Amino acid sequence: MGKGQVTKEHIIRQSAGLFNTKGYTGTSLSEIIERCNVRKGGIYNHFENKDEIALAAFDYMFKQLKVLLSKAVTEQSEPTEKMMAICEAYIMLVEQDACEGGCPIMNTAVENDDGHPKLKQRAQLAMSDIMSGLGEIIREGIKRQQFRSDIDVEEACSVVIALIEGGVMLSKLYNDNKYIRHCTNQVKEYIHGSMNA
Amino acid sequence: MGKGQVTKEHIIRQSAGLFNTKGYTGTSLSEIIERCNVRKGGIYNHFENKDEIALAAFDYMFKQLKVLLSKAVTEQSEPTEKMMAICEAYIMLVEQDACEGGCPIMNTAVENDDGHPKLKQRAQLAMSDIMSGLGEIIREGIKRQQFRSDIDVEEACSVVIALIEGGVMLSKLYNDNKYIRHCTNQVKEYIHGSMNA
DNA sequence: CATTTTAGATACCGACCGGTCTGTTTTAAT
DNA sequence: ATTAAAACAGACCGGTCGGTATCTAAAATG
Repeated sequence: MGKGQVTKEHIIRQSAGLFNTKGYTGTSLSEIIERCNVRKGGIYNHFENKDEIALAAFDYMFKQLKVLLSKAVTEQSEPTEKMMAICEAYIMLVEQDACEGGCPIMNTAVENDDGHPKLKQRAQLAMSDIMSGLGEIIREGIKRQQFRSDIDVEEACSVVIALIEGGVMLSKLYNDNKYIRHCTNQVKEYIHGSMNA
Repeated sequence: MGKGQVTKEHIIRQSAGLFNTKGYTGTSLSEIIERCNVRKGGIYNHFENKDEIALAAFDYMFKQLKVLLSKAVTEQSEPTEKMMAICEAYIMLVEQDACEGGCPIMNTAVENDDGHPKLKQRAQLAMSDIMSGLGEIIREGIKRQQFRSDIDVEEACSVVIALIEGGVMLSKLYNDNKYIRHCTNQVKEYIHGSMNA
């Protein structure tokens, strides 16, 4: 990997933390410059404009999140355990700042609801990716006759994601992990309630 | 009400929509000026600085939300009905843009996680207000022996709020009301599961 | 080792930011 | 009707924004 590529990824990693905490408009080039210890020429040699940095930063953060989730999921074999592992991963995300600034999907979704269509689209695609992964797990659970066959997979996905993201939001708002824990406990209850007798 | 007060409230109402959609840093004075059709002197005659506008705007939006919720709640007599009325109110908020830009608490909580302590504190207080209202309803349900007496009120509040806010986030992200509906349906299920037999 | 390419520092740009100040108009009380 | 005060317009301020152009230093290539 050439030196330029190293610098580029350094900029992406560092700015990703900024964008994910302060948002697109809330993050200025001078902050990126300061944090990366790079001058303007060092940035614009690798990126066309601020947008391109922000998009690369989101992609990076989302990849981090996916790695976290994938690892958690593949370590388990049973669908129910996989789902709980996802919950645990999100607890880690809140408690140990695995993604600086919290869940990049929710942050991007809320902050760029209006305003930055490309970022919003990224958030949509990312969320769809997560939800389809979750859907696969649920479907597998149904196939293995662990989950009831009459559950609406899409609805179940929405509920689980909402509980988790809502819990993340509350825990970050109050700087108190109990909320995400309450919510993931409820996910567990929900799964239990969706299981065959 | 003097003319000045009319202008001031006009500025608050209009800028509240801007701040709630685009966030604090994403909203500029020139946008406020344009939308309110007022010049700079007309704004700074009533407000000390941008902060003060943003805080007043949040307070206004939160009041709007509270009115919506209070109306929904007082129209019902039974705790279970009150809780469902809250869900319906949030569906309205998403579907009919009762608060331009979505739930002001979540927006403010996510956008100003770091960065603007006063706004974050406002979001905390607002959320606590909503949650304590919800807690009262649940406690009343327990007292009337409709809800099981062993449910953890605080946990139940977290779960219901997370479901609703998570649903709002998803529906706004995809511009599709089905998500908030799925989530409020789940609130209903959750309530049902918490009832005495 | 020479040369060419790449990386990066620096100075600079116009636009816009939030905010101030002064002057004029409008309002409301006398 | 007079006048004091409130409301507002508009010019102006320093600073910062995102972005560009130029020039030097460092790598990669032969």
